[in-house]
Amino acid sequence: MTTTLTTPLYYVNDRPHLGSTYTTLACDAIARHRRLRGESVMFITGCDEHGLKIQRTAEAAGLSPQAHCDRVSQQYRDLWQRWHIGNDRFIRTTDPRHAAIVAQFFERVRASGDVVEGRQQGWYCVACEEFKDDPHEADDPECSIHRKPLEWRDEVNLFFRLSRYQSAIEELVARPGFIAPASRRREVENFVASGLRDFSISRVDLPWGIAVPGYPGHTFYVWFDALLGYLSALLEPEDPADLERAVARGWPASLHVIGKDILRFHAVFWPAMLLSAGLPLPERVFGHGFLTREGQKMGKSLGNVLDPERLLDLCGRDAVRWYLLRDIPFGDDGDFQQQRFVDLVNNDLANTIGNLLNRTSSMARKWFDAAVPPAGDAAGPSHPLARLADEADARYDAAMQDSDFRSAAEAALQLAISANGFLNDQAPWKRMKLEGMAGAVGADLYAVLEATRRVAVLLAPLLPDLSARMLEQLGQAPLVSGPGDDGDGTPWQTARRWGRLAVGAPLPPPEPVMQRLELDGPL
RNA sequence: GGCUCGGUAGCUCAGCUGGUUAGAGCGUGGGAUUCAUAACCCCAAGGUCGGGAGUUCAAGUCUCCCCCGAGCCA
Repeated sequence: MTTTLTTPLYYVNDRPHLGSTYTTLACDAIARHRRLRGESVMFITGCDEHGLKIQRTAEAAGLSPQAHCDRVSQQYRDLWQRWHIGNDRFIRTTDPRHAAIVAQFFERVRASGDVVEGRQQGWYCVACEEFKDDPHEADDPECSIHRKPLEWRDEVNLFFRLSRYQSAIEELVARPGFIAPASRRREVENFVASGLRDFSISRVDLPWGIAVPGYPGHTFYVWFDALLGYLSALLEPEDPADLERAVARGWPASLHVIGKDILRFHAVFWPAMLLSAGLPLPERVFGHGFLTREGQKMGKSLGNVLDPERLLDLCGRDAVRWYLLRDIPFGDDGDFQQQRFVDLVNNDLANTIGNLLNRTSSMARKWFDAAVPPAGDAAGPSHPLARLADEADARYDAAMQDSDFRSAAEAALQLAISANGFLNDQAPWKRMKLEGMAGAVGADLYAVLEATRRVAVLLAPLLPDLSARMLEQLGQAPLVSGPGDDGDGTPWQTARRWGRLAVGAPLPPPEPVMQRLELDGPL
């Protein structure tokens, strides 16, 4: 049984920005978490490459649409690689197999009687790739989002009979958990309640799109073909372009992670299309919020865009992931504040977690032959830190269940804070000077090393790099995803038991696992 | 204009079905300490809980009105 989760297929209108990076990082954390829990995960991302907007952008750049798409989609691919995103698929809607899947899907929808010809008249925003509701008689209306003039269209298109799915969609939207976070459900409910109208799924005179079989001159509306990328993506490299096959590879998706702006497409239009084609529906659509920067919308006109590439170069994967996942409630809008970013990364990661490992490891090495000290009672489950670690686990699991990265991160962090406190209370550096206390000190250090290891284990989905460095520093083998071989939980789950550190195992010389951020100027 | 969310310490926010002196993190100030990445640990700082009215023995916590901000739909 495969767990399929997806990011949006990013529109290749421009180079990747921080918003798509955020979505993708969040999805990556979910994917990693599920893999560590032993699930077989199919993590899909990719690019949406059709449409008038792309065609025009390419023209403006003096490129063919295909060349433009090749270039931008490659930028996405490269960026995800640099961020160590563990996606299983990268689908492009210009993939030839995708066109075949779209054709097959369309045929099903048509066979259901859900495709009708109709006259589409109205004002169209190319940037949105959407018809607007401005009145016919409007003079030079412009898109309220893009502040660009709308274009008048009057053409005969194919329509999808969305209206037939009114009650089915109402029911779906009302289903608890289908739309997450719940705070966004009302918005969709209102939209559905206002009455679903058929929408056009084809365009005429738009060469840059997938041809509609049997309707010469028509190409598919981008949103119709783009969402189907989630299905095409399921095909294995050697698979034929067959819809049945794709479905068998991992449909339905268990989770679509998207930005809140495209919630409607995923929670209303898409399920209706799937129903029409006789395919099962995704379990959940999670619409996360948007990022602002120092309180302002990021945009070219303001010149305040945070470039993910630059962020990565200057700050590294762990820092950015931590800030985005730990500080912004997933689902809410978030504000990127540089000072806070630096404060949190330095406090949480370098000072609290990194330094905890550093100080403990160096004491153990100094007084216990560069190895894990004898545990004494500390390897038992009733040690205070063992209990705290279990509590952290419980809170962590509950949070991750809900894609609440912030609470999950806090649970891990809290364990590190407790361990630091414990260390200060016990003051091994003092006790070590007393006669006959080596045993007790060893046990204390063992417990703190264990707690630190548990922190690293919990961080694995959120901060895979830092987690790995911590484990290495603790002389532990890297965590492996997937099921265990002893029928006793996955390696990750096993690692979450207290007392796994082997007494006497050598500890490598400590090196800071997390550097403090010192930024000279604005990012 | 309709609907939906917010407006709580300098900043970011917790505060469930109303009930002891309104909490956390960051920042700030002070203390303690030396194992450690000038890190860790402890303590403090008084915010009319947007404004007003009301319900109640009792209201950030419920009702109404107003102001401000965001979003969705017109």
